[in-house]
Amino acid sequence: MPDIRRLRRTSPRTNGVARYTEIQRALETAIFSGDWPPGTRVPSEQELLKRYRCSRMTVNKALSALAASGLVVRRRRSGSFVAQRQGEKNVLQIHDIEEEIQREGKSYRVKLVSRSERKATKRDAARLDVPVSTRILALTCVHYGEERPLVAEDRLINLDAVPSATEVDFNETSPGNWLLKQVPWSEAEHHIRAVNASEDIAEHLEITEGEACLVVERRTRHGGRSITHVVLSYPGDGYQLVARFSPSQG
Amino acid sequence: MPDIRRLRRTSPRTNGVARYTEIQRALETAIFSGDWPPGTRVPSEQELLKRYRCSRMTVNKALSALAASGLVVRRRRSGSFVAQRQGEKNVLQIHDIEEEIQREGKSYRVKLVSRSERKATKRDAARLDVPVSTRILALTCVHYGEERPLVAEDRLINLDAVPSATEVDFNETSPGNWLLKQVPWSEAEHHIRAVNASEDIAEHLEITEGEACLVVERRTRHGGRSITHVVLSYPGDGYQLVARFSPSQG
DNA sequence: GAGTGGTCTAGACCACTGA
DNA sequence: CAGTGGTCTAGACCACTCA
Repeated sequence: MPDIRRLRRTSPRTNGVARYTEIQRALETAIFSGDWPPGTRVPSEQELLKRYRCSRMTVNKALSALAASGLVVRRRRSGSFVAQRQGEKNVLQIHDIEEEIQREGKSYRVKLVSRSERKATKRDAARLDVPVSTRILALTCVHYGEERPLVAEDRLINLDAVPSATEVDFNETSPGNWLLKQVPWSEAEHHIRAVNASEDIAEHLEITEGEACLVVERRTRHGGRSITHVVLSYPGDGYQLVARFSPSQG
Repeated sequence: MPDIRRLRRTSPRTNGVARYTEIQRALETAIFSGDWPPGTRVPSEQELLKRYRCSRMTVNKALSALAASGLVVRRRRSGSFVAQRQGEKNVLQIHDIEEEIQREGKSYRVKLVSRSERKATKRDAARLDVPVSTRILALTCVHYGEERPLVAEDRLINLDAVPSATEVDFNETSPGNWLLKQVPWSEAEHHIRAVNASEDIAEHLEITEGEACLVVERRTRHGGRSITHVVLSYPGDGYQLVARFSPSQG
């Protein structure tokens, strides 16, 4: 039999926004405005539940969200504090080339320049982070949008991890896109730098040797196992990466 | 008076890990392993609370965390589904130069190359995204670590937003670091590209003209107001950005 | 209409740690 | 020791939407 005290109405939402969202926004506003500089103590859950007349779970959800986004640090016994501002956590999206070109409605084509199935040399092994002699597939190709070269790709694939790669015709599908379907969830680490185009790269991208190129190097793992290593070279004047930081997003 | 039914013991944790974390990890494992490819329906809250013998709030917390990290999409009436893999959300940290150098224990120095207080020209206004004739401060400087030039900085500051900038001696503190303290929480958008070093940049960085440089361009806002715009030029062979993607981190 | 997620409550026990 | 956050429960009402 339900307790009568439990039957009272849930406090109505002010408009369509959840109670905890309301509290979270109020706290964010105080932080972003500078009223509560880093190190300031945020009101405790007890104080907040009194102020907002709601249950502890509700204020806890608001504070937990702020903690998850890195805006506050929570410490037992001491309380919650506005986090020290640290290196901005920017969100950088790196899309698959094929999808990116096709999303813009441009015609896409990939040209396979070279393909070599072999046992990893010392150099290969270091690049891919696998033992020497692991069976690998080495590919170089160029991606075209509207028949103009946009990216040069130099890739190694660990055949122990993805043996079926040997059977794929990479003149038809880009290696990146194919791998994405094979190993849908993986970890990646990117290194981004600028280099002067080598003779090879210049030829592939139809630019002059020495022109600045943006180079994105990516190593992909899945469950601790190295899947692939790729070096993507973009002509400097034709591509840029965009990274965003918004404190409310963490 | 407490209800006797409420007094029974909380189900003991398996080790030190929270119940909802345990559930979350189990679901993540199924997703990362490929057992549940994108589009697969995740068990409903009802199914999970039966399987794990816990309350709905607990499984809800696990599922909400997965949704927040982008790993699953939740839809009313339909259920929760493994998300389609999209452009990887990489986390890219861009630190303040001064802090970054000092964190490595290197000696830091900034040299102010030029300083100009003026009304925004058309070009300034476009860069900073403010109306023409807004009062601005234009700075160019070079940052040194161990007395070697590491970065060239070209910055505009909106004096309407940060009037006290006029009184600062930027030979002593880097503009970026100072602004960080003035406007602790702000939004930033970065564009990253590669360019061949101009004559000026080459001179500042003590490199040869035409050498590839990594250029990070950042526009910072606070509450919709443009604060500053900065172009940072790094010698291509001396710097690289690192971005990480890890699906469990979202 | 019924199943699903979204939110909320009023408690409860616990671990941790600063005063 | 007492305050704080961390977690959990057994309900409840609601909105949405698919079948």
